[in-house]
Amino acid sequence: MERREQSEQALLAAAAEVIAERGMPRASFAEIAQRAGTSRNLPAHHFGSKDALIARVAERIQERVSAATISAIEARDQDVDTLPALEVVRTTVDLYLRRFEDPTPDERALIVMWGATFPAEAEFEGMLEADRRAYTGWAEVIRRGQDDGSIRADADPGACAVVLHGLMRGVAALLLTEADATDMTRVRATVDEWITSSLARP
Amino acid sequence: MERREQSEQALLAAAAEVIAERGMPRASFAEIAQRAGTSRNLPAHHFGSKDALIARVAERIQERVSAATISAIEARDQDVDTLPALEVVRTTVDLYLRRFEDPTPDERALIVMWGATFPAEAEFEGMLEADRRAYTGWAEVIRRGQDDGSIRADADPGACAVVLHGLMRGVAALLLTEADATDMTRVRATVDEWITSSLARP
Amino acid sequence: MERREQSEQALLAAAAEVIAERGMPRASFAEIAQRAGTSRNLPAHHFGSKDALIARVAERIQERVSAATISAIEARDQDVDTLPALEVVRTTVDLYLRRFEDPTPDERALIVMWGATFPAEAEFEGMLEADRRAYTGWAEVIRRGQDDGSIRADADPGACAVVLHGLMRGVAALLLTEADATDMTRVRATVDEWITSSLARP
Amino acid sequence: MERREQSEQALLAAAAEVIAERGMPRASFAEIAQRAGTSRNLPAHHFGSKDALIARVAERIQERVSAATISAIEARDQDVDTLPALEVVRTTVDLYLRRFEDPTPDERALIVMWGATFPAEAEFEGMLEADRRAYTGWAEVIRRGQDDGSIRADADPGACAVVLHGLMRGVAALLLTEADATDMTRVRATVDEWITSSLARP
DNA sequence: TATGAATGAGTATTCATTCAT
DNA sequence: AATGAATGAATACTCATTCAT
Repeated sequence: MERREQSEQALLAAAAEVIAERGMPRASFAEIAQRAGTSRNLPAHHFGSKDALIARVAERIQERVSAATISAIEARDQDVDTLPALEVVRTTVDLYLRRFEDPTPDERALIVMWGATFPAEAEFEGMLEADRRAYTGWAEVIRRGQDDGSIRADADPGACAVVLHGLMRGVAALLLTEADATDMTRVRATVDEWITSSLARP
Repeated sequence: MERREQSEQALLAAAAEVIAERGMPRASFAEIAQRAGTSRNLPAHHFGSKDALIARVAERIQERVSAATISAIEARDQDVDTLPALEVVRTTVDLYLRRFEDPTPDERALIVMWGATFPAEAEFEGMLEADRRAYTGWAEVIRRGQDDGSIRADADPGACAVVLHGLMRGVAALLLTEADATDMTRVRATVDEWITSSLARP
Repeated sequence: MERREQSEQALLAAAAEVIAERGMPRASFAEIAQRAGTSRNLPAHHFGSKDALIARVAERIQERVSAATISAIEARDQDVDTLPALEVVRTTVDLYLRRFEDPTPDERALIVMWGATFPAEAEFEGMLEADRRAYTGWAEVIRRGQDDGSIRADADPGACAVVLHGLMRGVAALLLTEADATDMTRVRATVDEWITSSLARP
Repeated sequence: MERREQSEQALLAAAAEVIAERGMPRASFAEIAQRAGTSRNLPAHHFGSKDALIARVAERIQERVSAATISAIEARDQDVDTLPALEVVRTTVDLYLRRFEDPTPDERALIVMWGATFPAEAEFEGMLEADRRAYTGWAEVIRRGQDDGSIRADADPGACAVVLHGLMRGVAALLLTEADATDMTRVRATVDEWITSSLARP
């Protein structure tokens, strides 16, 4: 039991690494196994199929990234629940982008997997569901902000959630691909200004 | 000569289609050739290698999409040069997003190819250069807006350009993958509000 | 001991099922174990190797099928020994074919395993021995029939045994593969006529 | 064009050999290619899939075997059409069984492929169709024999066709697997007697 | 006795590329 | 300029078997 869990963690970590480097379709079982230090087809044996592995990786990465975000928020401000919702948005986005200044394989893999959902045929339900959860989560936060007075009342929560999510993902992707060419601090500051000026109650 | 040109156009169009559907790594010569109605290895013969084909497709798509945007702008407003820069930004973004309500293969392929640049190893210079051109272009427009007074003076043109580009790409990608679940009109309106409130001189 | 026996029976029954469905080379331990409701590699552990399992299955199936035939004969006619040999032949063949109107997994597996002996390399001694026992058995019955006067004297017992066995197996196989397309009752009647007209003393 | 045809013939011949030896599921592309003297995956490239190869092999073997039978008949008797139908049956069956005294790979493969249709899941339409054609062919011949007076009028053509086909296949299979143990000449003679006594007009 | 974990060999299939025409 | 044929590499997946408990 212990042994299996250990293998699984090693495989998932290796898979995230390889996906971050090579992209999903070129991430092979052989490479993942080699990097995890196991036999060549433990991945296939363990997960049954590539789809299953991918789904598991996506799940794990989302858990880890959101857990890390939550704990980072809590490390900053004592109580998330009493914080005005606008501050929650600003802090979360800032922490999110901050990760991409020096991303772990998990974080890079998250964006890479997002990019893999763009082709029309890509049926990659795990990832798309996570996106949807993110929207609805944001929409709810924005509504709460309208209640607590920190967010303007005339904002459309659903549409704002999509725009916010797209902004985060899009900017994060650019930070990855153009790491050298961008001044990350100023980008983060600009994103913060945009969010504030767009959402804050005037 | 004529015939060669004709083949090339057919192959490039077919390639964009296949890339939009399957993603770059799974777009095969055989499929492209079949869809272009040519012999199975005309693509290889014509372009020499898959990398060369992809570079050529990226080039063509960028040309076509930006040409379409320009002509759409001109169809709306007579003179781009006299328009306040903020209006140029707003109009361009609006037209851009509008395309993704019912995207052509070219437009979808553009996003798909962008997504393929996320993996660390992806050497896909053509695409990244296009991104850089887009930044510098936006930065320049913003500076012009600061000159003509339509854009607030304290905005950081470089950082704003990155955020703007990321926002466009990110939202466009979401529109593609979540076509059913989003109200595109309201998303576009929200984007417009965000840009205005963030960039307009107060 | 008891438990082992119980496992063995379950595994053998499951193996016959899987072999009947998939054929021998595609019948996997994993599938057999799953269908027997045991752990995935109990089959390997219990029988040692696939060859051993198959030999054991073949043995069991032959036992069961011939036992079922004998008991069916006895259920019909009180005393096999006093029956004219020709009647024994006719009745046995009729009962045999009757099974394949709605065959149990065992019965189907018997034919499937017979089919697996056709390739030249197939070393499947258990099955071939059973065939030989069947010949010699039939030859003996025919000789007895020549003694008791029910079977024509000029028949060649050895050759007739081969033909009879081939006829039974071949027709049974066709009944399996073409279950929908054949009128089983009329086929059985025809077989009976053939046997009678070929073997009965004129 | 010529080259392709040449490869195809070599591959099909090799495939028949390997199937005859190893059986269909264990006949691998690699082995076939090696025996045909081509690169390891010409078979896959040429036929597209194993199913396609198998179908093609089955088709070719049936053509060849039936063509050989027809030409052998014609070599014996001048005119097939004027021959009494019973004689056609007897001669065909005799020639058919005669092949299995020293079968070519094609002939052995035919039986092996028949055996591969026994498992319930085996969908091997090419083979089953050929069987059906064989029935209907035999049924027709038998009807013609009833017309020309050589075959008894009370025989059921459809059922007789099934029995005849099963007898041929079953006995041929036994001749293959028990080549050493059977006196082929006497078996053929016995089959001829059975057919005559069962079908001939009394 | 039985189970879960892991391995290595084998297999079909896909695909870019090269060769020959 | 273009096509058909052939190759070699890579890849996911299956499976019997072995190891450890």
